[in-house]
Amino acid sequence: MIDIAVFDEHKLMLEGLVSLLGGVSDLRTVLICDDRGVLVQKLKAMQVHVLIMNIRDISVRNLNLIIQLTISSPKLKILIVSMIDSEETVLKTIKAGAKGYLGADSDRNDLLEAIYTLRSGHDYLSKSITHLLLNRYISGMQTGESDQPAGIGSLSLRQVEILKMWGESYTNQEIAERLFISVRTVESHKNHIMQKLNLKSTVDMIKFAIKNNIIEI
Amino acid sequence: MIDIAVFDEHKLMLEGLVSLLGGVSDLRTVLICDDRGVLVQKLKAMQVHVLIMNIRDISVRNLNLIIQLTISSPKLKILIVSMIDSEETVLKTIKAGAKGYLGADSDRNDLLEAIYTLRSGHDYLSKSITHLLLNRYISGMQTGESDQPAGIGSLSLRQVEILKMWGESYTNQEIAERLFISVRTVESHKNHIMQKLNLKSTVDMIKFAIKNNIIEI
DNA sequence: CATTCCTTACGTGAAACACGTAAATCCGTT
DNA sequence: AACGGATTTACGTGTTTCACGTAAGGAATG
Repeated sequence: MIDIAVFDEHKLMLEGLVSLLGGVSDLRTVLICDDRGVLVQKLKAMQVHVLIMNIRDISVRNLNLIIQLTISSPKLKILIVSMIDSEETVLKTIKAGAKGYLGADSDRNDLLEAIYTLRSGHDYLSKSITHLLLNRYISGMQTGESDQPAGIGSLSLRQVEILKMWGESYTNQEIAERLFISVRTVESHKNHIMQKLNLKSTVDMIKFAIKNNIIEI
Repeated sequence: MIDIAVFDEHKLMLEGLVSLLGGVSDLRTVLICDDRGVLVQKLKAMQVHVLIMNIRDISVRNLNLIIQLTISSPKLKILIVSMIDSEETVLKTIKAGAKGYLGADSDRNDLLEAIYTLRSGHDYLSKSITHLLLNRYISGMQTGESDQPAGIGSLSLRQVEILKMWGESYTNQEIAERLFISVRTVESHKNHIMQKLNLKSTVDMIKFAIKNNIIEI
């Protein structure tokens, strides 16, 4: 018997996911949750084998949640379910502590397979993801470089975090206070971002952030 | 008996949605689809009462799909399911032809209710959405203003000109040179723009410029 | 003719930017 | 275990931009 927790901020999708798990004899859905805070609290207090977590983006929010869960519930296997089939997303979630990733074209069978695989102690990546990583790896070796001029992938988590806050109209001072770092450090981060992305002005930086869904308009 | 089509580009979520519809006696899921092109083709050829369409953003792609379906299948009622609870998103999808909108906190009951409501010829907006729109409307009426905070119309030609150049990453110095005015004047213009539009930061000013098609991203 | 808005411009102090330097730390590779 | 590279932190210095106020000449409008 495998104990499952399911998390999704979108209630309907959450119910849909849970519904997909119904009728499987050796799976038991013990936690259904659409609130991040509640999720962490509940998981701390109970023994769950696999957490199915649906995410829509790789915001710092989401990555932090994964990291937090990895720390607070070390035995828990986190299975990410996401529409996003990008190398970057997969790597970042895995790095944050997730043990499995189901991409856009995964179906119910893949979901079940992933659950069993995770339960048995192994990692699981869906076929499309495996292909993606392989292709990138191969083409990466051939060309030596990726095709993007310089993307969000080249930014570190911290850099994205600063960019996001700044894009939400926080001043350097406010960012510094919230992150408990010096204003100069915030400036440094922004400088590094500009260098990496080869941007000439802050205006370009905002445009970049919007293009890459780091901030909303 | 109501004939339902379900569309979602994310296969797992698609299966989840379909699963939520199972076991309801007077609903018949006649089309399950995760491909936009196939969706349009199939719907043209068959009689479906309600299409449940899950979207993750209000990209032009998605809006166009709604518009296309509205034209090619006029009898079809489109029910949007989305995580996004913003006035803008709702209005745009409705404008595009959707007849219903289920926001983030809708559950299976709301989904069923929405289907029946649409089938009976009425529109359906989830409670959170209705509240959102009402509140906006009320607060708009109280202030004596329309829903727009302050539009591009309130800016003078010169002000738009400066905003445009600045949004294209020109520095104040460059703008001054090109317009044969002092840097201080450029600053003045920007100050006046911020005052008029009641913006707190330059970041907001860029967002405004993008929203109002003064600059491109 | 008074009023209002537009355009121009300055003063001043605070904030942000540009560019360099640098130390501690983490991470992957050898 | 050691090396090289990226990350995060931070400062120095000089320039630019921001925030807020003031202001004068001109066009438009009632």
